[in-house]
Amino acid sequence: MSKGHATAWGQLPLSLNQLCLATVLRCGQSFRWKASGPDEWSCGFPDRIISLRQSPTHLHYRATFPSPPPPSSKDDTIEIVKDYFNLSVDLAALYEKWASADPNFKKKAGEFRGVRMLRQDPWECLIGFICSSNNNISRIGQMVDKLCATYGTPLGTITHTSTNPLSPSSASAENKTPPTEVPYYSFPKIEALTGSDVEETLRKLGFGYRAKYIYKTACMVQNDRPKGFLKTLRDDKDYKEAHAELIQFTGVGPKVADCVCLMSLDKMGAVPVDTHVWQIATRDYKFGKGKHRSLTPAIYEAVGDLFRDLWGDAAGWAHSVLFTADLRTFSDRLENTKTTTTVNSKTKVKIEVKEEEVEVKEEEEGEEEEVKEEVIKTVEKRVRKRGANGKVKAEVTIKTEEVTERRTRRRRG
DNA sequence: ATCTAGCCTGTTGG
DNA sequence: ACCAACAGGCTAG
Repeated sequence: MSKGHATAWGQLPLSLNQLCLATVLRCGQSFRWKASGPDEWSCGFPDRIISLRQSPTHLHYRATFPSPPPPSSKDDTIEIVKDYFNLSVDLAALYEKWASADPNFKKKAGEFRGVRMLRQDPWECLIGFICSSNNNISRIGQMVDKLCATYGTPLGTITHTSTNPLSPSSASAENKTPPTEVPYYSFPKIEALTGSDVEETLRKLGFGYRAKYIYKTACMVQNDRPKGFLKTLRDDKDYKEAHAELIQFTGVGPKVADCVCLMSLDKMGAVPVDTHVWQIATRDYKFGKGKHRSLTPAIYEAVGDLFRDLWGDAAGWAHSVLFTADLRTFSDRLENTKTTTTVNSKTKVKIEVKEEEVEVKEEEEGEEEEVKEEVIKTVEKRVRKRGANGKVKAEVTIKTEEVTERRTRRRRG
């Protein structure tokens, strides 16, 4: 059990169409949730650790407090959870709307249900996305962990039990990883990041040039803004106003500002345009027809407008579904790829079956064009797993892929 | 208005 | 195993 004072598990009814925990907590909105067990996730909040599990019908939650609560106090964790996951928004209804307006959304959404926007703390969101510049999700998570461990408040530990399914090579017999006690921390308060040593410390921790951005932004929020400034961007300002305020901070450009607007300030129409969204716009929606070389502010806004015209007021929420579908982490769910998971008592085998696919890309007339043909051949292999008694336990077909790529550059016109 | 180089460094794919 | 190139950009010029 965890050191700390854990409450009993509570639950609230919730369908997978409203929330898919394993997707939402890994798609790069928040960088702090850890897998604390098989299908269990934990994260430090200001005064407690919250742990979550999900069944097809319910979301299960419990809190672990650093010190025992007074006997009469009632646990308000459910309120925090409802707020954090924006549960007053009916996501399934929105999916219906987006799917009827956009065939491409309809096609992708099937494998990515329950992708909703979190309603995070604006300060945490701001710092998290300053870390995200020119960076990958895995490293951002590690950086935010270090930030919390260095400048946050200890909240106790959570017992982590083995999370990843045993890899086929080491799947034999008894190699369970033993449970470990993992410390959790709150996210640092604003004041904690205004110390004169902060930039240097963060550089030593591997934050690179982002160390200065974090320190300077903390100082600006703390010293040059009224108390509670970021929350007023949520309550008193519209999207454009909030965005304009956010890009005043060092290390915050249009993209980071849109992330903060969308994920913490209730601005559902904010569409952060990063390399993924740019890819989606040009590849799937033929934006600009290959004309643009770089993402200027004007083009940045035009991409957002494209999606706002298509999906409406909550375009930022819709964008997140397609963004998530574009992440490599979830590439096993792509439509031309079917995955089967075979489970017996000791082994989990994941098999990817990729269907044959021939893709020809063409760009517009008059320009130099690159024609890329990607041919994926699949080779079948049948594998039988037998138990000690020789009885067949499982039979699977594994298809491995051979990819050949042909590139030709030529001029037309 | 628009473009470019430079920035830090862990992860990832060849 | 190693080594580039990339990664959910921003700033200054």
